[in-house]
Amino acid sequence: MVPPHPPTQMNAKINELLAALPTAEWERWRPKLEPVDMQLGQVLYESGGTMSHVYFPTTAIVSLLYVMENGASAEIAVVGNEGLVGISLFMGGESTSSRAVVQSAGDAFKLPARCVKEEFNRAGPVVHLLLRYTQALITQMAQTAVCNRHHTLDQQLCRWLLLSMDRLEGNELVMTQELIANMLGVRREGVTEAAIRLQQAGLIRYVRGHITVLDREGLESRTCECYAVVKKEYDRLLPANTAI
Amino acid sequence: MVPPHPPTQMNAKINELLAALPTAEWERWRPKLEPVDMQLGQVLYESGGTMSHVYFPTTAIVSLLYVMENGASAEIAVVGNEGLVGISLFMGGESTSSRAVVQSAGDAFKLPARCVKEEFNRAGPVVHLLLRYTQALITQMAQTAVCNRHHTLDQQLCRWLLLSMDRLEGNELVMTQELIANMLGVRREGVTEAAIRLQQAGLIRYVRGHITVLDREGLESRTCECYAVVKKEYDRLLPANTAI
DNA sequence: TTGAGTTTGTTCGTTACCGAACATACAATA
DNA sequence: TATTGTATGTTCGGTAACGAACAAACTCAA
Repeated sequence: MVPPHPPTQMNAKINELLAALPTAEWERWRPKLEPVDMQLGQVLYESGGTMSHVYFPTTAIVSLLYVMENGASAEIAVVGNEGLVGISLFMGGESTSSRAVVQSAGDAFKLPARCVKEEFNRAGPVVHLLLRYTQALITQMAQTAVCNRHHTLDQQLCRWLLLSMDRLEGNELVMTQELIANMLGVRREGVTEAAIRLQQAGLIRYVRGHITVLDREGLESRTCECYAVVKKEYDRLLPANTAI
Repeated sequence: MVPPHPPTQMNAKINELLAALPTAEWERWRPKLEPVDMQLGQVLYESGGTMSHVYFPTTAIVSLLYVMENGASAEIAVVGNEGLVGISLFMGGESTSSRAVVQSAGDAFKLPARCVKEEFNRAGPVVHLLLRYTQALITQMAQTAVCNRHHTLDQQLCRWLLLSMDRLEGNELVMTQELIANMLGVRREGVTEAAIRLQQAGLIRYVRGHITVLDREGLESRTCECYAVVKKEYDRLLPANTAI
């Protein structure tokens, strides 16, 4: 199950951070990496809880979302095979005030918290890799804040679909409007109306929990600048473009 | 101008990160630290620009804000004497997609980028200190995203005032409603109306660019949970509570 | 195949904020 | 003291999203 060789970027659905590990670090982590199957809705971390592992998604997508006292929620950021879940373990805080939920079922590797911390104490090259990823994640959070302030639900839905598609194989997403509404922090009815508009424009097709993106460029032209800003920053900071 | 001794937490208006430095690290940085005077509105970093220094505010407050293509803006986070401006220098990205603007005039120390990077390469204890600070900043950004989504302008204004007061001596803030509107990413008229409500409730007094907080507890009871969440996380993660 | 549960669609009144235009008040200084 | 600029206050119509209640369509299991 665990990739047998120092992985390369050839295999699109390996986790990109793992793929970027230098051989020595990869060999150190390899025996500790454990593949896990992630179910839709599964909670990886609860707000304020302690974290025993970090997760490196391969085909799964994980949402970081904050749940308020009254139960309302909002997505802070989304993590796919380009990243990892559990940055607070190496940032030093041990816990976060957000919750990590599986947004799209799939696979991941988990690694004991101790391994990541040791790597940070060793101050190896992996530190720089993980910190660059963290900065990309920060950009995504910041842009989410801006987008929540200034852009319409239609634009935000497009952004959200695009961010999800970037982290998935194919062009279909398994997700009810109810769940999307939880992620975006809006009413379910609002998502219904926005989805109808996108469907009428021929950009997506929607059938009971299955969204198919028909016209990706159409979504890109209808969304706000936030999507492009985040994507550009990920491209700038992450492995494909960075000699480690 | 530069504090002559390894600083302690005794002096409230020293920068708290500098104050938490172990003696060896402090001695290494001391000759490179340069005091700077920060003017209201001064731009420390432009979005996408390169950063030559990091800044440790003492009495100044700095806003991190994102400016959109159409000129609209929104504050992502605020930094006072509890933190530093320029995390992307040690996170590895060199630049950010946000702008750093002086929100309240005052003093700071600046330190050449090279010094911080060397400290990271040395993998000393300062790394952990700065990463914990970064995690606190991340919490603030995430909470800003949530607050923008779910809370009223009145609540957000209260939150903003409280965050500012926490970073200032005294209870007066020099700031026009126009500037507050830019920070919060709302119309100036909206701030006027909210400020009038707070004034009628006896919580603040407002005179042409000078806000005086009369009833801090009143603000706390009127704001949303976001303020407390952020404050609690800063208290948990930052020097006062953490042996380095 | 009937019925229960889930998902999506529709409607209606309400609200918070927007955009614009304008009025007032204060401050600086000529 | 008059003038100019800046900061704040007021109003009005418009709109995106909300809360609530309900209808329709689909799915699955009894």
